[in-house]
Amino acid sequence: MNDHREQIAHFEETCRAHGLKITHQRLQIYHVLLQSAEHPSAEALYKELVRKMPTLSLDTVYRTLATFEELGLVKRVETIGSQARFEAKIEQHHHFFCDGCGQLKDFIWPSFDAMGLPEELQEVGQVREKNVVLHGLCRQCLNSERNSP
Amino acid sequence: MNDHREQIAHFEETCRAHGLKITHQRLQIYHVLLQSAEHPSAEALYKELVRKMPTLSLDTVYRTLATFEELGLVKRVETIGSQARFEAKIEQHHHFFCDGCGQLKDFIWPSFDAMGLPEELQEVGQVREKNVVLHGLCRQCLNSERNSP
DNA sequence: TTAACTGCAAAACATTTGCACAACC
DNA sequence: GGTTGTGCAAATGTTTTGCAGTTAA
Repeated sequence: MNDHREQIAHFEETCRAHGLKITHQRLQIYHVLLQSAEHPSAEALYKELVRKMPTLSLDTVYRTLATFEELGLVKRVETIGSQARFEAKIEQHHHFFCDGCGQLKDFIWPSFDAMGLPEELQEVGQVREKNVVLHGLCRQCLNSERNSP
Repeated sequence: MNDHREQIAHFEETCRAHGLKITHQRLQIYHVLLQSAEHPSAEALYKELVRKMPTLSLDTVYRTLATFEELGLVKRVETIGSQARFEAKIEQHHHFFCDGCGQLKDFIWPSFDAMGLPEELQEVGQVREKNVVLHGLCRQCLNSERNSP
């Protein structure tokens, strides 16, 4: 049970600081992103939200996500899929991607975070972010594979 | 000077094993992917190849890449961009992504490869691949930023 | 010869943009 | 009140597909 009060406050402050209006749509989109562990696509967010806000349009979701990304309120997740996916999480974490169902799960790995990078990278450039991406099969997909091979 | 003779042989063998024809288009597309360090998109490959093969079509490039991916001859690279990018490399390696110019560089990190994963992941599922993705600015972008801030 | 492949054109899918009305400050 | 945001519709960009002629085996 996490109500994300702090993040909502930070969101409102960030909007004000940039002269952006705190609209119902923006609040709701940010709210769903905070609640969700699913790293939803723009379309998934739209489908979720349009049930409560029937006049919402998909392009508003796209525009809002682009705005949030610029403000650093959400991040676009690296994927090999055709649809972009987003998350509102701020803490350092990593991703496990299930190749069976497309599910994306977060995990933390403090001992990796503490590791230094290989020296050869100094020549390549300056690193701002360092993340691990795992691919494999989640529990559910492993089970259904066993049942119907 | 690497002529990738072995990989070409493996490519031809894989095609034969699956009853696929070794066409000029497939050979050339695979060849450019082997040579390239740029992780090109379908469009980039097309632009490169159409100069020597004026009748080549973009959809053939897409179809060929999809086929190669199924055969495990090429991999789709994880990105946040709108175009998919591909690589033919087989050895274990990782990616540095320049947020300035979109360039993608490979690097190796044997001590990371040797590391075990956090235990909590056993519950999540079975891991097949484990990669690091770095984001930052490459040398060139750092320099041009310094010159025109 | 014959099954597989390519190029063309058109469709499908994901995302962005121009404009007029609506909502926030 | 004035600026910013939204919804609509249409445009753009990326990838996929159906079909008929072409090519490798």
